[in-house]
Amino acid sequence: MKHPNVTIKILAEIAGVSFSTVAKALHDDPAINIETRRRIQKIAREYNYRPNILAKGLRNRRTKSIGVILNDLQSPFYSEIYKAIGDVLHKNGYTMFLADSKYDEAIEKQNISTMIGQGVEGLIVSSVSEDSENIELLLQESVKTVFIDNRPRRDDICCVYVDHEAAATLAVSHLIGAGHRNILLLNGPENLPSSQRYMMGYCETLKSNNIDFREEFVKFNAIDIAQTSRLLANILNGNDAVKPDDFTAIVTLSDVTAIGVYEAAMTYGFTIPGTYSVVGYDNIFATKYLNPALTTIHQPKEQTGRLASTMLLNCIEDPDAKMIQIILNPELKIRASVRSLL
Amino acid sequence: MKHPNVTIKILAEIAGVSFSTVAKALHDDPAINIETRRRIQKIAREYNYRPNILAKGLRNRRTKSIGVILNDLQSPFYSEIYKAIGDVLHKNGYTMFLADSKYDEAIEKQNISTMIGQGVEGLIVSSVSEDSENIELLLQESVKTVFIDNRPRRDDICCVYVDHEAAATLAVSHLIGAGHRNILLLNGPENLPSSQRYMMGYCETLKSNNIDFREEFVKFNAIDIAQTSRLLANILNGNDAVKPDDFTAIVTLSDVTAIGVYEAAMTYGFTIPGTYSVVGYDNIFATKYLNPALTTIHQPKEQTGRLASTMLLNCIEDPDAKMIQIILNPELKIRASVRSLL
DNA sequence: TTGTAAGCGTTATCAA
DNA sequence: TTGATAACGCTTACAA
Repeated sequence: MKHPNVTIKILAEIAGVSFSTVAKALHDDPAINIETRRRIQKIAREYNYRPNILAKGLRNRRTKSIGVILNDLQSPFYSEIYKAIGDVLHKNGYTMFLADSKYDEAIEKQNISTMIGQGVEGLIVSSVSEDSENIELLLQESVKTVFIDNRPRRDDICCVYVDHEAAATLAVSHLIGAGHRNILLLNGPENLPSSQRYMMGYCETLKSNNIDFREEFVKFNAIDIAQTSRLLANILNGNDAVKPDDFTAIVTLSDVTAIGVYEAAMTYGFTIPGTYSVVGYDNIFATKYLNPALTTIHQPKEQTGRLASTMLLNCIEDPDAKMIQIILNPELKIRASVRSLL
Repeated sequence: MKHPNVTIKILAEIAGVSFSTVAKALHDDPAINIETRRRIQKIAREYNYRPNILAKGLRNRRTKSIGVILNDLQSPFYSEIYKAIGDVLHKNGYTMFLADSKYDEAIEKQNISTMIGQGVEGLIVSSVSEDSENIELLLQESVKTVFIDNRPRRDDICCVYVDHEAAATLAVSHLIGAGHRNILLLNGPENLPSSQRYMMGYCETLKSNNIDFREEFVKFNAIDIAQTSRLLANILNGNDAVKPDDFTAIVTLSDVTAIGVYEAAMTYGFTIPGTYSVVGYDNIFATKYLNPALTTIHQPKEQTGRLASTMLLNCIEDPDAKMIQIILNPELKIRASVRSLL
């Protein structure tokens, strides 16, 4: 038996009462006779009545949905984050729109726009750029937003992020401690906030260890296995300002990039950590099982997702909740991809 | 400058025309004077007008959103699938709700219910069970649905899936070809359709090779690294019907489970493929870089996502599109986790 | 060429 | 205790 579009109106007809009585009964309004209430509720159940969120939302401007906009849905780094977000939302009766900005500001803008159009009550965004007009857009529209993975250049905004500078310091210090002085930085896209922070940490750590910064040692590139491998191929072939013997170690903005180095190692026949030592970033689950196990900087991803979504729901439910900025700490995981030169 | 809730009504006031004129102008209705149209459109842009999808949806029962319900958002297997889904949807102007059923039928039901309530125009579901009442629910509500990763027990339904029996056959045959005869199956949850299919393939392949099926060789378990490792610990400790020397090889329903075997190897000190040979399933990106590289059965995940979403949009846009069932082929990837006993 | 009015499914206010 | 009515923002006949 099919019941297309059961509405309170239809229930009203069936129950032989007015539709507003049905509405009240369904809200268990004590104004309605207890028996009528029960009777109507029973009918509603029988006919599998489900309130139309669109109508509801139109009326109360509440949709019980929030939007999550990230830069790469496929990355295990982000998966772990929105897994946690999804859990928190589900527990609180919210649904989640998910969109992929592919590290592209224009797509990000579109995504924000679409989500607002969908009537989301809030947004969790891992922003492509630190001072893009997209952030302005969000503020203008006064959409509750929590930024993750970086901190916008203003402090009237909620965010949860890991201190990328500290992470870079951890990574680079570890390498320097093992005797490395020529360290290649395989960074993310240049405009990416985390790329910028990470590079700052990289530079500072070199400086405080009296190692000269060499601009050509920083490579901005997509966070992608194949592209990273290609970039290394270029260096190995001598087609880059950096020559194969110029460096002994590599730090990467992401474990995925680090895996790109592993791919290159397999393809072009160098060894890790024999030829190059590698330190990743994120500590995605697979890194522990790589060959060799990847030394990396851990980010508390699950915690990031949990905090961000909890914070967002707080903001939504309590309109004058104050803006909070949470900074989480990275953590060095020493495994087997760094060789000691000492 | 903040423009809260710019509606056609407000635009109408500003433009000094009636709100329906605005509505038509925004739809570029030729009935409206070209100049008025341009003028109104310009104002709309200036005021950053964005139509309210809720109102729109309420009116036309179109929300331009679809729901994706999967069993584990964090699994790289699924990530690759919904990455592809997201791309197709985005290209076609749709948004995606995403929900995690955690291999639990009750949660799945809730998710379906919430999504329908949200007014999705269609659903892509990787169902927890093959003949759950949830599927009935979907048909009853006549929600356009494409099932992935398995085929419901009825053929009036769209689906895209990989032939899991064939996959199991590929895996088990490969092991038998290498001289293994005692093969442990680390399966997924018992009610999971893919678990059932996979086991069928496992059984048949044993049979056609004249190897006796031993029930205790099939372990149903969550698809989870830690739990898999614990299960193996149990066997290694002699606390299971299966003893450590009873088998020489392991096939798993998922690469994640296979990684659980790697975890156990690290923790309890056995070697792969020395002690046990392992064949995974899915070919998630990391398997290639594991230590040792995992021999596994490839599933075309990106293709699955692409086909499923394209098919769904077809169904939505053409109400009498016919139900299509697509079966994709698995493919053996030989790497280094199987030892030849010959 | 533009405006009026009804309706989508709710909620909420007020009247009966 | 129940019912009528308006409103949320939009689309779309139909009237002017």
